[in-house]
Amino acid sequence: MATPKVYQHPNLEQVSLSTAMQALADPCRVAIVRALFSDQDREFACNEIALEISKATVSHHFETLRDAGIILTRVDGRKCLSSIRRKEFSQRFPGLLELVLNEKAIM
Amino acid sequence: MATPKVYQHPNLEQVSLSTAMQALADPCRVAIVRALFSDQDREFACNEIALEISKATVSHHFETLRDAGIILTRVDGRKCLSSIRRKEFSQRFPGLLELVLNEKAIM
DNA sequence: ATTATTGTTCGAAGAGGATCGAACATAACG
DNA sequence: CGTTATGTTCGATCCTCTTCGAACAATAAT
Repeated sequence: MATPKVYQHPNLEQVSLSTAMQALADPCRVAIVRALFSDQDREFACNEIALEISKATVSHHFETLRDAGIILTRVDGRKCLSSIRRKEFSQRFPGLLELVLNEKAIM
Repeated sequence: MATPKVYQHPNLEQVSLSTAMQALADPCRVAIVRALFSDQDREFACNEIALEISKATVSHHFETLRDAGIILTRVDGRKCLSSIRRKEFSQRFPGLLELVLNEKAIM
């Protein structure tokens, strides 16, 4: 690539509820969301979140969360840092994030 | 069958959030939920809800909604009548049903 | 420059889910 | 009893999603 990677983020109004719910219906992605939410003032690199899956799969899950408007990712050197779009997402789908975070059993 | 069909309904506490969300992530099932919700005092037979899918598929969707604790089904003659378990479901997953019902675009 | 770090992309394998037609079961109605 | 109405179950097909290893790209560190 001559041009550096740029992450695209959807406008929350363009995200459908089913897209959001499908994104939050996977245990790995819920784990990611929980991790990001545990320290909302911090940005996390992909490999900072302990998951027992390959990095290819991690990359895929981050992309899914990004496309669902749940996380925001920016490039920082050779890392890519992600954080939750909490305010925007909660405004678009009130209570959804809370339902996921309050759920005790992680399936 | 010698014994008549009996529908099993889960205790809402046993239903996981992901089960509920997956059940509500299908456009056909959302259409069913909307129809049932439009007249909560009434019970609907499967074929009363206009859907452009075969009855085999309709039966499958009702089963999925039942297993997710969203609807209650009882036998009445040769029909089976279903209604929303609104109170229980809303208590278990506050706001989830509302999110689905308030969503304008049906995907 | 070479190497290590961090992610992405590609192709393939596997699981799960939506869908259907056909056959079956049950109940109601003559 | 034979027929009609209403769903269920079975088997098959199709499609999407998850997952992985391998190859690649970009940057940082040595």
